[in-house]
Amino acid sequence: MSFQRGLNERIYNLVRQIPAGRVATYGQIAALIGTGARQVGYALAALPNPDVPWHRVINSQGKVSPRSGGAGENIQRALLEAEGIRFSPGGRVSLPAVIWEPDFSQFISDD
DNA sequence: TAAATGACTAACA
DNA sequence: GTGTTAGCCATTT
Repeated sequence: MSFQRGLNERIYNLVRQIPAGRVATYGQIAALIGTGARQVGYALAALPNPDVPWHRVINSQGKVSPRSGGAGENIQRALLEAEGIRFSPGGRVSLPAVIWEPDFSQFISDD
């Protein structure tokens, strides 16, 4: 636990807002926070909180990012399928169909 | 302090 | 469509 909380907190907070049946890309989250895409994956890798739907975060190719061991990848796909996300024969998802668009209303004053 | 690592992305051949 | 190169930035050694 040598990481400071702050950057991670923002990542977790954002990932936590991804609704079931939707996914977000590392780059998307990274862009919203203002950091590198790798940091998103790194933060999720060190995820100490199971309350964060890390499985809803995939890469820009619409596929689950392969990580060390290859395990977990299967878990992530299973979790996504359980939420109603359909995978193509190539193990891909239709990004435009399942991509999550952040709710900007929380940043915009009620006007 | 510097170099290596990593659940990424975009650009190019 | 695939393979390579470079950019990215916090964590780890």
